[in-house]
Amino acid sequence: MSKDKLIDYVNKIVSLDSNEAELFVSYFEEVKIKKRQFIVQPNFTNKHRAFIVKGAFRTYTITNEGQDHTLQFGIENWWVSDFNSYIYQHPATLFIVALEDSTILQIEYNKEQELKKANHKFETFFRIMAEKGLAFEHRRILFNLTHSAEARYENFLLNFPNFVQRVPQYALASYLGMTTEFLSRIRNKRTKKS
Amino acid sequence: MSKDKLIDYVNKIVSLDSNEAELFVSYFEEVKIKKRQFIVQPNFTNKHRAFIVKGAFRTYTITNEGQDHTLQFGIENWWVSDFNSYIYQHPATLFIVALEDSTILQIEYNKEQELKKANHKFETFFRIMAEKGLAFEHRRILFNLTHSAEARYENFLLNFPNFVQRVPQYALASYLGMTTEFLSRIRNKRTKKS
DNA sequence: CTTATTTCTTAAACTACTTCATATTTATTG
DNA sequence: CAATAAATATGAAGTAGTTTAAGAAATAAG
Repeated sequence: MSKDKLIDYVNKIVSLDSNEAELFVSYFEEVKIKKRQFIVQPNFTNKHRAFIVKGAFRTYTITNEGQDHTLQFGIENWWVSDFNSYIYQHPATLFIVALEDSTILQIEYNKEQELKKANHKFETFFRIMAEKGLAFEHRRILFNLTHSAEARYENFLLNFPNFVQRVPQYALASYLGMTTEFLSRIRNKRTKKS
Repeated sequence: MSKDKLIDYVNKIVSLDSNEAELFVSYFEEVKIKKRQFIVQPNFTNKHRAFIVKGAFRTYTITNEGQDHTLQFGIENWWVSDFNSYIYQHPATLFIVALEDSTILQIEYNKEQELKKANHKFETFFRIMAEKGLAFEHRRILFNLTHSAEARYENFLLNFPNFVQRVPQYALASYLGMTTEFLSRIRNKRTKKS
């Protein structure tokens, strides 16, 4: 059952007994999302945080000039939300779209607050998630500051080989902070080399 | 007393009664740091998280090519650490240096774990801190992806006017992802305009 | 207060990456 | 399984930002 995946995930961060695990997942609702369907859109408040059971998502924005920029990708066992919209319960600025037919487990904002109150361990779980997320983004910012477009791509290949086949190139380029044309060149240069 | 500043800070996030507030700050130790002194250096594990009572700090790295890149600045009421080093208790990759004579309140890693166990509210406090930090870095990454060097500088002026006078230009440039020469040009162009 | 060191400025040459335009391949849909 | 749309590739021209270098201004140290 798909809730077992979530339990496994949580258990790797804080160990729960079976009652606690049951309670935790009871706050989540399973939803199927079709490819190209949006789960978050600008101006609508992001009311849920979602755990990806199956599938892939992309979180991005579109500038006034029409340029598309990706903040995050997510696949199985990752979480997705417009985090700023979700935690502050303000209108979203981002789109979140399914890149494949997907299944998520989502929790509503107020339910999450209840859950955290209900058990210290659940609070700890969300604290550790946020801390790991923050540490990750620190590494990303530093890497982006210190490396060329080509090095950023190489680094992505190294760290997320399983994402590469599943996300469109233009989206990956915009995640890495370059144009799709330039990424195409980098890839072409690489394949010629090897 | 300087611990009152920390209590005020914490109280804005989770409301504590006076016993709780006392307990919280009792885990912290006040330390004076001279300008140019380092509180974190690469290869040494960052054992403390520090709340800045007075002064200013810069968190940065130096690449193999000798280039200096700033991850963060902190002034009064901000926290500083090499977050990746601190939460995983791995060797640091960053330098943290005092930009002014400063006073910090620092907590040791294991003490922080005790503190979070001791009271659900303290756990909540650190959870909210991490979440706000993560939300902030999301905004930063997106802004960096979507804006020119000049726009990034303008945005910094707007959001952190009080930082600008206190951080050296080369450090600000490296935070914003440009060279100090280019920032100098941007500034010069601006002052001519107005 | 004088000297040494660090930071900031300015200009010219350079380059990593973008933009634009068009062709090609791959995916989607009736 | 055609037909159409979307994504990728490739080349040529352009530009935002870097590099190098050298002087000016500000800060720190003796």
